Amino acid sequence: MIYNDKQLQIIGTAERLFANKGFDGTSVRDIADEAGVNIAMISYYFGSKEKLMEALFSKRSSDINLQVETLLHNEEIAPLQKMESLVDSYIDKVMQKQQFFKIMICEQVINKNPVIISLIHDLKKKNTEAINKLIKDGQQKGAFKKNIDVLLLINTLIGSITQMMLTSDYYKEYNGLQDIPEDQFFEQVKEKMSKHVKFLFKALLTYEV
Amino acid sequence: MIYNDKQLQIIGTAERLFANKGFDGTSVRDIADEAGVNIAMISYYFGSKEKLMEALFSKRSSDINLQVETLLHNEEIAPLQKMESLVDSYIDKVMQKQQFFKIMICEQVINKNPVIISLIHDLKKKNTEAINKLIKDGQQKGAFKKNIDVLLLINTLIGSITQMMLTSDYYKEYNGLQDIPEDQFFEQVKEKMSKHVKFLFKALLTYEV
Amino acid sequence: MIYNDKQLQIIGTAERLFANKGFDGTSVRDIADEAGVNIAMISYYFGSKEKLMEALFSKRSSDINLQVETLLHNEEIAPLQKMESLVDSYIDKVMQKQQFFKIMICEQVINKNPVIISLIHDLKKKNTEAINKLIKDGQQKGAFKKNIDVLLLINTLIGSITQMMLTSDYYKEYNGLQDIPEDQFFEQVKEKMSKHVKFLFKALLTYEV
Amino acid sequence: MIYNDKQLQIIGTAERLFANKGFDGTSVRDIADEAGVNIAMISYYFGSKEKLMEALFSKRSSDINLQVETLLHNEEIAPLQKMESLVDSYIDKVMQKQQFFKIMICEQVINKNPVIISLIHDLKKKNTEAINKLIKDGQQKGAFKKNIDVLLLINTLIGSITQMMLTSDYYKEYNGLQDIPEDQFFEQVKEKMSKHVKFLFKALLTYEV
DNA sequence: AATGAATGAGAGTTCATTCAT
DNA sequence: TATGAATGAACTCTCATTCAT
Repeated sequence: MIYNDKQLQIIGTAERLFANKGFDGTSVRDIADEAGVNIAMISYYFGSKEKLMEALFSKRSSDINLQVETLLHNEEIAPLQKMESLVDSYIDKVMQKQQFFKIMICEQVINKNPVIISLIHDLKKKNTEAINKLIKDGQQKGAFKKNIDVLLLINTLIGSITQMMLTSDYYKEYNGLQDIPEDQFFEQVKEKMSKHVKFLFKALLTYEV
Repeated sequence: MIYNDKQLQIIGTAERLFANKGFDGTSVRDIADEAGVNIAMISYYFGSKEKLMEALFSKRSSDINLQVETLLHNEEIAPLQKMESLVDSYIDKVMQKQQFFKIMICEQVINKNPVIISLIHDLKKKNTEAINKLIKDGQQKGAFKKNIDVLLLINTLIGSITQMMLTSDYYKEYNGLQDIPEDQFFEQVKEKMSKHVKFLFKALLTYEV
Repeated sequence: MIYNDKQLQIIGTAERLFANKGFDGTSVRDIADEAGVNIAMISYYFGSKEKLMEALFSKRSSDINLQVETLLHNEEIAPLQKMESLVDSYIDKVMQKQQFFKIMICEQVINKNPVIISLIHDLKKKNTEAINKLIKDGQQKGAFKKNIDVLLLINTLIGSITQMMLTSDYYKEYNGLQDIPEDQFFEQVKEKMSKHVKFLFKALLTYEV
Repeated sequence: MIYNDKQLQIIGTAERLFANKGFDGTSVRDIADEAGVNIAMISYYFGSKEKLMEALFSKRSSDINLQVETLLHNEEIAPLQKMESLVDSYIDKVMQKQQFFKIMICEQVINKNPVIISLIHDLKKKNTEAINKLIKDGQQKGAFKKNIDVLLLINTLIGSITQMMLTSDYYKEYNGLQDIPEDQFFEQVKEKMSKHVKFLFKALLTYEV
């Protein structure tokens, strides 16, 4: 699906508003006003508010295809390093696309729109498969232990990152970082999260119970 | 604050609907209908839809005071065991009060109502302090390593559990558990999560990098 | 009709609120709250909000029976002086019972409640008759001219006073009296109005065209 | 501000209903129904019921700019005649726009909406200034006495006319005019009022006390 | 292709009143 | 006698969507 400039502008505005006010808390008037387009354009271009959400979701989902392929076939990189590289990739993705992930979280909770549910399901499936390949690869090479529950691994990965995202205000306050610039804070958090999750992954992938 | 039966019924219904359809996706008419009360009762008892949310949040928050005190002062229990006991307690809490936690997640994303924000903040503060005590205690006794980031620890704890909650449908499908009874599934998940998080905690608390 | 203390309190509060916010702009809850009584008491004591208005109107109307009788039969007082005395009496009445007159003005405009309309009608009739007597008396004694239109006379009397009441804020500002105490302002206005209306009455009653 | 036909229709209907039932006694449904438009149109066109009132008030206010200018600069007309011409102009205005004046009276009593208050204030200011010019002119030419209180003059003018408006039913009954056609009654009242107020003005402007 | 005008449906809230106690 | 609890009805306003142009 290819969108013109106005459609992309609408999608971008909708993403921001859905992320900050929720789907039901955002009116098409809000979106139209902030996007600087006529109200009727949303229905005209996307059919309905709901279909706009689906378009936005579909678009952003397709942007999040992990570049796991190159990693997988590069035999020179050690399995754990591959996985660590993947972890950084995830952290980057979530931090860069916070708004989309916020929307995704709420949609998972509310669980109403079957199209969205299906898209999320596909996303999860791809993630699971990609990481499963890495795990299998590592296990074959003897770098990873047996009996790794990939879903628990992913849960901890995604859960830790999104939880940080949800509690960043509290994190800032607790660490006295209220006044540092946002981008600087981002870098700091990413650094911390990276070390933290890599440590967890190393444990989950290599330490025997 | 003490509520009568009808108020509790309204709160309970509101909790379920807010969790499943979101705050803005739930109308007071929905709540009134499902609770079997007159629509005017919501304003009559709580003042407004927003204040009903606050009442519900306030009530459930006060219910989630962790019984960490008894753990803390029992000198016979080893620090790691104390922490593991706490982990189980958290998992129980979240699994039992899934609806409330779903609401809390969305409220953190949307971040609109200052009263709710404040209540969530308080909840986090209490959690942080309680776990910090346990960590300090364990460090003094030499059971835990130095340089433990308590917020990252909690993020991983809460994040892993809530992520499991959000993805339980996918988890079921992936593990072919679609057809087992809900309570049985719960037990299985709790068991898994317990082992998983305890393993993570042991690593975070005791393994040097 | 005799009212107990609580009923009188309700009537007093209702009068103030009806005067300041209008009948339809005042809720029975407002009245009950400000009067410090239970909401149900208004219906209980008066039957309805409308009947409360009628009770209030009826009560205040009966309070406004002019003491014209003594004037009429005092043969020692000259007709013009009698009339001037009556003018002062009216000015006093209106200024003292401003709230009631405000209500009466609005009720005349809205013209909805037949009971109120009837009470206002009676009030006007009594006024007309009383002043007519004075006029006839003055004419018989040769003090007043013939062909006096009593209704125009009364209109100018009442109209001038109530108009002053309605525009007192503007009058204050125009004359730089914003900061003087309210009672002092009242006295000043009454003095001015008295002279002004007496002058008009003298003209209307004695000057030939 | 320019309004289209539907907006003017709404304003016209609102004026009639506000005048007859008061602002709070008129629902937007009433207005929409009687104007034959969809209920949502009121908010759509004017923003809110309150803003509709302001629009109506603003529109009618701007219509009431007295044509005093031509009078002022015509040196051939004697001051008293100028003033009498102005009196007739006022009487015409109020009688023609009775509904608006009824609304204005109630708004002055209730005194709630600051926009309306401000518009009324402006109207009064313009009136005062216009009449003040005429008075000064007449005084310079020796036609009017000194020490004329312009506000009392206006109060009596406006007060007498509006009072007549409020009591026209009683006036009809008293004079046995219940059955004559409305327009004929209007003419009769205007004629009477004109003579009456001109007489008052002549006294106020020329007779020494 | 694009949009201003318009609308039925439904939102949250307040209303005057009733009723069991 | 007096009232807290409760309610159906009505309130104003916003909603997503449609339609003629």
